[in-house]
Amino acid sequence: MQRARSEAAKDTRRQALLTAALDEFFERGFAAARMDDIARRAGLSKGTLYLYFDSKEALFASLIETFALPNVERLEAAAANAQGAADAIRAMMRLAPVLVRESPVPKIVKILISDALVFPDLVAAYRKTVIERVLSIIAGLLQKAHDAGEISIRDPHLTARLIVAPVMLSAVWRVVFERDAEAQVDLDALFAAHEEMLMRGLGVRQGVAS
Amino acid sequence: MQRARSEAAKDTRRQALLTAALDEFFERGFAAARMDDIARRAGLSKGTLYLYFDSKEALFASLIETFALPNVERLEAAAANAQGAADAIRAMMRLAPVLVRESPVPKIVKILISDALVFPDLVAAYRKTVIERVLSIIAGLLQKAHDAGEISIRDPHLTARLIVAPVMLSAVWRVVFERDAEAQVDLDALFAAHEEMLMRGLGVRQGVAS
DNA sequence: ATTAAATAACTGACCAGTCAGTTTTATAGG
DNA sequence: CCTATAAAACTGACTGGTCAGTTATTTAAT
Repeated sequence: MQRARSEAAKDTRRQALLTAALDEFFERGFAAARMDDIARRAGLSKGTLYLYFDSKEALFASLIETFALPNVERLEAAAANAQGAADAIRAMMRLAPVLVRESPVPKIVKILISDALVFPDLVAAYRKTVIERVLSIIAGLLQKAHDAGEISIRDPHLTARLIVAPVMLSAVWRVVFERDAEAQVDLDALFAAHEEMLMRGLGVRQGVAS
Repeated sequence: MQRARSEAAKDTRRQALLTAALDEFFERGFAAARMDDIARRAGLSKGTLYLYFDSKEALFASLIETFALPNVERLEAAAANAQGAADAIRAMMRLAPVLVRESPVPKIVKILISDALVFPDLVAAYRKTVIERVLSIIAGLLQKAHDAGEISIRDPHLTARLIVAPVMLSAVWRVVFERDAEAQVDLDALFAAHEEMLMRGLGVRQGVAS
């Protein structure tokens, strides 16, 4: 293996190790994942892995932190670029299938569910910095749309949960039944149905061009 | 420990071991759960545990099978006792908070998600015998209600998923954030909001006494 | 006294973390 | 340009502890 001398090269290594760890922790769970396998997957030896991370737990914690925030920011950006609250919600929903299919979010969610009771603090931190943040953005938009008379709802926070639920379930479904050919779902159709039900359920008043 | 001589007494022991296994697998995951801890939790020794189950894997498989079906049957009964398809759906939804709060379903779901990739066959079997069955019941009811003009939907199978999503998400949420005081959600309020959104989203035509 | 349940001590495999040694790269001096 | 030396990256064999599964023995029930 060629050596990583510069800081930039070391960052690349770190990333490679984190990506390898993502897949190993995802496939085996924290307890069953082997440090040796993670290192090998990144094309390095176990000893080297320990040059970059102090322990299995430290690697795990880094993993969660690294992959947590970027995706929230994508959602925030999508919401910010829309005009009108109801439209912002629709814009976020358009991002849902991409997130489920192409981002590491489903894997991270699966890992967090799996090891939630072993690392409660880590999971609590994730809830606060990622989940609650997303829910708050949606709830804020709902409140705004409600106040503007665009929609009609009772509780924006509960409604936000209802909106997010099918997205999260799809994310989990996807990774849990990845290799089960019979279990595949047409995500686009599902989210289209969700959007339609939602717009009716929210009582959207303004006409909307899709 | 007193001995279990009769078949009935042995069944009791089996049950105790399965319940202990449910909690240990739930808290630690398959890999980290210790056979010794499971036995002790049931008030027995590890050796005795091996009199009742051939291996850790066999215990795990028994666990999933034992706790899977009874809850589907409860749902089926609830649906059967209602008159009218839309009403049957509402009856099933009333059962949701009970299932989330008081049944072992959330724990089983958490376990299955955690070890889905280690035991793909087991999870596939669960999907077929439990999940798809529940989804089919709901989809069938939706189709019937649609044909009767009670509601108006596009695809009953996708709609069934949308109905179930908040229930499943609540189940997972509950067990993942069990010890996180800030994370508690008012399940009754959430499901009430879900039902309301749903009835509007489905375009329920008939007046309904709650 | 006999039988079967229960146990606890045991074994062997496995793996996180360590560390002594190896290899690569940078660079300073010729 | 070509070494020699130092510095740092990297490696894999080793250790200590853990745990699934086994077995010899004890104990309860009939």
